[in-house]
Amino acid sequence: MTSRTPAGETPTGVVRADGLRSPVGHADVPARPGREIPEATVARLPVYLRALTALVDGGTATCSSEELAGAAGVNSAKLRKDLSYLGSYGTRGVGYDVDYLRYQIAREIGLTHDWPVVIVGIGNLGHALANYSGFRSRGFRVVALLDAATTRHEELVAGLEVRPFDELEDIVGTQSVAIGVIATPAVAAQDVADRMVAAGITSILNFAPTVLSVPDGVDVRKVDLSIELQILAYHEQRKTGQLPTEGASA
Amino acid sequence: MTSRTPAGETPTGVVRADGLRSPVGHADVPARPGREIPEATVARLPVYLRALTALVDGGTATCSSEELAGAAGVNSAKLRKDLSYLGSYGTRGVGYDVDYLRYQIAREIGLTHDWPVVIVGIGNLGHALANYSGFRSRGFRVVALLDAATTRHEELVAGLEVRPFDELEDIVGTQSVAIGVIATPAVAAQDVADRMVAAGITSILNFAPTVLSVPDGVDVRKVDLSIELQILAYHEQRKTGQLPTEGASA
DNA sequence: AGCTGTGAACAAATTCACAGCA
DNA sequence: TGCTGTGAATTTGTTCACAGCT
Repeated sequence: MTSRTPAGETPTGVVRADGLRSPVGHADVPARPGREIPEATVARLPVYLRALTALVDGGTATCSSEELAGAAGVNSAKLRKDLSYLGSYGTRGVGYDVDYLRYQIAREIGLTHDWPVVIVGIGNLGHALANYSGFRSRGFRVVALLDAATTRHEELVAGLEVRPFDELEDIVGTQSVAIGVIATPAVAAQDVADRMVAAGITSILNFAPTVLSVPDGVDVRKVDLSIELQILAYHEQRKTGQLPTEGASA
Repeated sequence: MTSRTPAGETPTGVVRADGLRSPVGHADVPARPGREIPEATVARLPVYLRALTALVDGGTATCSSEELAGAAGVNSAKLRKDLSYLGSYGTRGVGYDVDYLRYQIAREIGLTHDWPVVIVGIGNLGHALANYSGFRSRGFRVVALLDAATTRHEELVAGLEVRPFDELEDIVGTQSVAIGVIATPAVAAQDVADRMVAAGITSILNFAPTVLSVPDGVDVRKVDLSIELQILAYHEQRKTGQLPTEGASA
């Protein structure tokens, strides 16, 4: 590494078995001088984190870029390049300290503290999301479930009461919620997004199959379940050379 | 267009109000001579399709690249470039016939016929997926719900009986299933994938938070709900400059 | 005149290949 | 010696800007 300085991070005393959720005595955000991390790399950091957690759980203390890349499903050159944007956290000739690297990535993503999250739209998918343990275990805390349908109010989902959508502003304000999840039908999604933005939410995860428009400064990521299937169908169609069920409606 | 030939496609008599699901009398798969469609473009085609369907539903017969791009959330140059890989389906000086273009994209993706799909793992998420109307409406037909837990068998979900996982091979064989969806816990996912591949499935949509290894020729796409949140958290952390809830556990 | 379709310029991401350190 | 970290080369994707058709 030549010009980048990992800044404010001395690689000593930081590694702890449970280091991720326990604040230690140093700045929690890298605030790297210049360097911006490429989007493609950012999208893979959570994958590396997951792989590292699996290695920790399996009792592995050290790993090479080759091993970690295997566990994450990428090639080792890409892994090393990605990690190089964060800093120089490995040891030449040896590899990476699994727990140390895991902490560094978690910190970079911002998972060393909890993120309160609201979910709007408690249908089938909202239910599944509310119950998804992967959120909680990665630092996301669902603080409220909201739904416009009065019939669902007071219903208990994942230990939380479903509350009226109108309480959104209140909850976002009092609990400092920055991230909202939309799991409503498509027609409602833009309205929900507008209300979220007005309430102060600046990051939205959208499961509704519709394009949201939001002001600058608000991030939207979308997950469209049927889009993924359609991409598979496209490739499937090429593979089989021809149509798999042509006219075969029987 | 200079060298590409849309092959076997005369742009006449193909447009129909409900054209998508009704086989018309011509080859259903493009089988374009040379041209391969870039992955990034393939990933956007379903978005265009959705936007076009919305336009059709809204009664729009013709649209410009600018309008369609707006509805799809991309810029018009990208849209035109993407469409150019499929062929020359617009009219200079005019725009695109919404319904005709929609049919062409659906055909390219392979949505002009139905794809039978099995879902394995009928927990919260499996439930949500089984009930998701977006699958059926886009040409995916859920033919079976499988779960290893005997306690769930015979339960009715979305009008289908939950059946033992062991019936996988049977169902895949008799119904010519090419696409499988995994919604099991992470530990079970690789086993399920292996069985799917052995049974003849060649495309897998994986919701379990784990990396699957499959032989060449099998496509896997993954959806990890918590990864999307983590990416948002990363950007959120940069936006707020500093940590949103540092130590503020009260 | 207006809008598509597309080469050419540009930018981002990936892969290669090896210098440099433990 | 063996592995990381990284410039350079390559590939992939995006944007520009305009020729060419309606």
